[in-house]
Amino acid sequence: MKSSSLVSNNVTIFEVASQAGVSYGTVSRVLNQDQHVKAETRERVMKTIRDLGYVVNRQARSLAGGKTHIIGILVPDLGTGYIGEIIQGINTELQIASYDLMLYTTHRTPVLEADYVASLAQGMVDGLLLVLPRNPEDYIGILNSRHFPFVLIDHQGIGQNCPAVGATNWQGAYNATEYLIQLGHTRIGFITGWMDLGAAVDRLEGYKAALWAHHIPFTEDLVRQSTFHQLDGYNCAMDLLNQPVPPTAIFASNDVMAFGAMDAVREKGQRIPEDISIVGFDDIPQASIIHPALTTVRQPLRNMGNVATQMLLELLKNPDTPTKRIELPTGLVVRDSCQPPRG
Amino acid sequence: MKSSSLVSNNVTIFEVASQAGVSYGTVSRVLNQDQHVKAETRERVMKTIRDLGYVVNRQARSLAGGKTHIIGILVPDLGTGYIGEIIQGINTELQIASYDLMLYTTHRTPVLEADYVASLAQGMVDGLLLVLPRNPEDYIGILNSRHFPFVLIDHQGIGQNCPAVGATNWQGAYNATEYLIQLGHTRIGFITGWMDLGAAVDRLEGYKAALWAHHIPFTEDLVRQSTFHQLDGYNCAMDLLNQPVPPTAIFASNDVMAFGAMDAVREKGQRIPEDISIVGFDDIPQASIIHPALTTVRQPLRNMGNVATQMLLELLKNPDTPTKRIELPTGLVVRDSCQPPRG
DNA sequence: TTGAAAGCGCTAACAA
DNA sequence: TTGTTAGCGCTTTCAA
Repeated sequence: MKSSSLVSNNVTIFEVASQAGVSYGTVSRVLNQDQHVKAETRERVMKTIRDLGYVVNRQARSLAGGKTHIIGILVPDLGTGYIGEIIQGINTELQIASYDLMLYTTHRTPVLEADYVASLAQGMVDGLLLVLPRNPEDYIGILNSRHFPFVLIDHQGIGQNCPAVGATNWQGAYNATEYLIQLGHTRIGFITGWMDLGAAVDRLEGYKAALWAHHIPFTEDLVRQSTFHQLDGYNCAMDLLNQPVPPTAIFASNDVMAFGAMDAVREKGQRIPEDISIVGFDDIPQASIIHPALTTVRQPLRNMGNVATQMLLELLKNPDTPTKRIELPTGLVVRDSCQPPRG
Repeated sequence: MKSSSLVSNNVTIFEVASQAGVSYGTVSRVLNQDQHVKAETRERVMKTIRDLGYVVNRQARSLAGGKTHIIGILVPDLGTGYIGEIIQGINTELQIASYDLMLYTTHRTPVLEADYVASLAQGMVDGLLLVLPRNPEDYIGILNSRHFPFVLIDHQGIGQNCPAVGATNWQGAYNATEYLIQLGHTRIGFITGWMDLGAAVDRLEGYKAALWAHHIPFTEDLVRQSTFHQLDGYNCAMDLLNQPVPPTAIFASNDVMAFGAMDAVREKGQRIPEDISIVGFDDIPQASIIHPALTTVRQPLRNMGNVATQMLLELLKNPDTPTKRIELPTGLVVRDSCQPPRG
């Protein structure tokens, strides 16, 4: 028999106690590494636990003790790999701390986000990681007033004073734009993200700032409002390319929109990067796989997951940890989708 | 105030009962849609619940009632989008049935898989969805003997008699190979998956069968054993291409290895599909994004998630449902990575 | 139709 | 160092 821990069903602390000839309080002490147990007794109890294949019932434990050792994570969806990377980062930290992970996809039911949060905060999880929350204002105030621990990931809400980790979106956009300018581009199209998100605003501002710094006039004609989705990226790029004087480069606010833009360029019979340069944002796994490999602004997604989780675990240990927002650095990843403009 | 459900902390069934002027048993009845409550009383209790912002404590409920309304899902990792698709399918069904999802990544701790399963089965979740399990034999027997409900996803274990959903791997590989043959290819390289997995074996067999059916001799020289990873796909493809008489087409057992193969072809200075045709398997989201778009065998990943979840929920409702294995159809998706061989 | 009360399996405070 | 016991918040009999 390889592992005895699965052998029997419904072994409780009572069976263990009677088998080992102790009270069940003592078994509980052994389980919780309480020092006040004679080494010999501990030994005997542990052996019984192994023999019987006892496994604690976490429902009962948390009912009695108040902690579930589960972290809830709310994500909008799992589509692009963007979220997957963040989850990997979270998961790594959680495993180290031996917490479990409860995953909630708000994808299909944005309206229910607040209700999810309600039920989760009600004893289901010890803390919450909110990835790209849609309308955090709906519940953050209440979470705060309950002193329920949570950390926001990748939501640069303006003026909100709560624990959060994000990335230097402004700087990333600035650098990417500057890179295109230094290649010689002056007509640089920009496709925004969903402007409700602070990150999208920051990226646009970084773009504007770089133009300004290099004395290139900003014009709305080169900017298209979009939604972070591939198809919209395609449409916006089409629109940009159909102008009388089209841009020589397009900077999309995320990678999947950049993929959409690439589709548009090809459909117009043009080549990347010979005719049009393309830059994305995020550096999701696909970015390096696609051909030509996409030059993009790297977001430290995995690391954002790590850091956010560490913050949350710290908050769990010490609820009075002062609130902080962490911005992790982005970096330009130069690949094959850009070159100087023709002529 | 938008939602009152988050307003107060720790409202229990007791407060609701005293506020509404009933016993807490009655509140419980209302909560559980018990018919034996006067409409008027029900009304009053429901109003109180709303007013107080009461939310049930699921830990307590499951301790008392035995059900958690949580489904556990074990996945190897979240890297490629492959798993993400399956999870989306699972999640959709779970939301409909209002079950919660507990996600376990066995990625970094394959050894612990059996222990996870132990703790989960011990009251933490009502049922288990095992995606691409590594060594199911370690615990499946025990799960079975405990009558703990579970469904395997995408594991074509040989001779195992347990609930499972998979895809028609043999047929998919057969069709893809036949497609290449009909284009005129006769030297078709094949890169296998991790041969511990039944799916990988089936794909290889499908390939062989198609060759056989078209009177093309099978030779080991054109087959490379691999692991489902991109880098190994690259290496195997390199190896294949470096042969004295290289293949004119390469069929990889999954998409990410096909991506690796594409890298190898390019590194050899050859073009796809002009010089070498490439076929993958899975049809993960990246397959259509990459350039040239990958011709591949579509696995109905999302649908596999749906179906598996439905099976599990059925099993939960009626534990005596006869065990069945479902094979969902694969389909060839023709894109731009193949053409007839040169000359 | 409702109330009362016995657990579910465990933690933690209190006694011994 | 160990035993005893009061809950944790709820479901579910059993009575009324």
